Amino acid sequence: MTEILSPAGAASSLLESREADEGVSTHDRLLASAAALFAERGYGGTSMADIAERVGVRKASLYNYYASKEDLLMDLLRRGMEAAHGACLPALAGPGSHRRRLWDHFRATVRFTVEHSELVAIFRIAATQIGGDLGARVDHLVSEHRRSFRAELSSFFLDAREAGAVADADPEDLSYVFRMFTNGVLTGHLGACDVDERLDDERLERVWNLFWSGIGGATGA
Amino acid sequence: MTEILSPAGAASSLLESREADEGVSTHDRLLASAAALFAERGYGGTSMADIAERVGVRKASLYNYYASKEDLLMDLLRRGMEAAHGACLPALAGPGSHRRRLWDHFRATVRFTVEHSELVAIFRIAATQIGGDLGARVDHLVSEHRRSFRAELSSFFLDAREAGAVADADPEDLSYVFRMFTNGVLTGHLGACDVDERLDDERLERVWNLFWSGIGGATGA
DNA sequence: CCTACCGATCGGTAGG
DNA sequence: CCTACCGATCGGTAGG
Repeated sequence: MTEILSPAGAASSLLESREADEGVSTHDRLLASAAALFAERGYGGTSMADIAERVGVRKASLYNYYASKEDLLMDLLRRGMEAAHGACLPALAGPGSHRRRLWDHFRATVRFTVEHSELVAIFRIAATQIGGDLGARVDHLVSEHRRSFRAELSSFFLDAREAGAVADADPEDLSYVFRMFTNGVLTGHLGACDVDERLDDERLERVWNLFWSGIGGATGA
Repeated sequence: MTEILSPAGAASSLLESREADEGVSTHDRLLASAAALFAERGYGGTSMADIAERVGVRKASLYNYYASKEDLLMDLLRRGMEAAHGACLPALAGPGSHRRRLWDHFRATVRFTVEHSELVAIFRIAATQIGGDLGARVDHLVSEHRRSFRAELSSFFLDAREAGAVADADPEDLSYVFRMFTNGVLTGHLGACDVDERLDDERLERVWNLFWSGIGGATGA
């Protein structure tokens, strides 16, 4: 988790491992702590003092890294989105069949969420729960990221449709159905503490194939 | 919106329409205002003073209706869940075919979300973003509601599977795929300010049929 | 990275 | 439903 949030260019594990906590820099711990707390309690529900306590420094020290709580959130979002982009999108452009590439992309997206659920939780908080001036800054960043994500998927489905690799439907509808299913699986994972909602690899593939073929089965064709 | 949040047994529109704002009782306006603000800014991001200002009274007056901000949230959740239950579940037990009943249920669920998006936003906030003692109270309420919702769907899919009305798969997997798709559509609606993400009735039905038959179409059978 | 502190606002109460 | 007020905590700063 911490590594994807590391400040750019840092080689902390080699150079500073002796003095810092477990070799993780304060900035890394700040990012990880803020991500976890924002995800748990929301942005408004988390104070800078809460974050400082988890990092293990005094509140005033956080202001050496960010000029404000708002800047901290924005940096967290920017890093998280870049990481999500890099982890999920490449699979779409792979060498296999359309069906295989979409499955690889779906699996990568679910895995990213399982491993970095705090980040995905923050994306959601940011997209819906922040108003005022900060809300406008966040909206700009989020919508930019979402646009590039959707564009990639739209062109994938346009291509798949022409190749006859998917159902005979409007590519935008295909893209929408896929995105909403993925969206639901990720959202479901975030709120899932239940045992029966666990997503091991076997069940994920079974459920994906069921989604691909349709829950209506032969009756729906 | 206000009517589903009205205090039980109130006949406000007939008896008090002369003096209160547009005939809506203060309690009604309190519930509606709190719902809108919690949905917009999150629970921690909304103060009692914010709510009072929208209602049009002083902060202290809110404490005539609820002993605490936590109690206000709990009451809001309870009312909202009962409303969602009543609006979405009956369709599942209707007289038509399994496919028709599931579509009616899906459409009712989407409509409820479109009309009461603040409530659905609060369900999500409550499920993921509140910790501590309040978090435990909320979890208890939410998981109770979710359990009855899932039980209803599980038995529907068990029944549908036996009748050969759905794909030949584990009813729990069928239920999961359906719930996650629905989940995604609702979540998508909450964050959607975009034009291309609008859900008119035609598109909803088109997209639903595509989901039912599978985006893989003939290639996936 | 710390101690010490700022004005503003938090949820909530007293008393009417 | 109001005015007036409580101690605690908020985001942030000064100065080292």
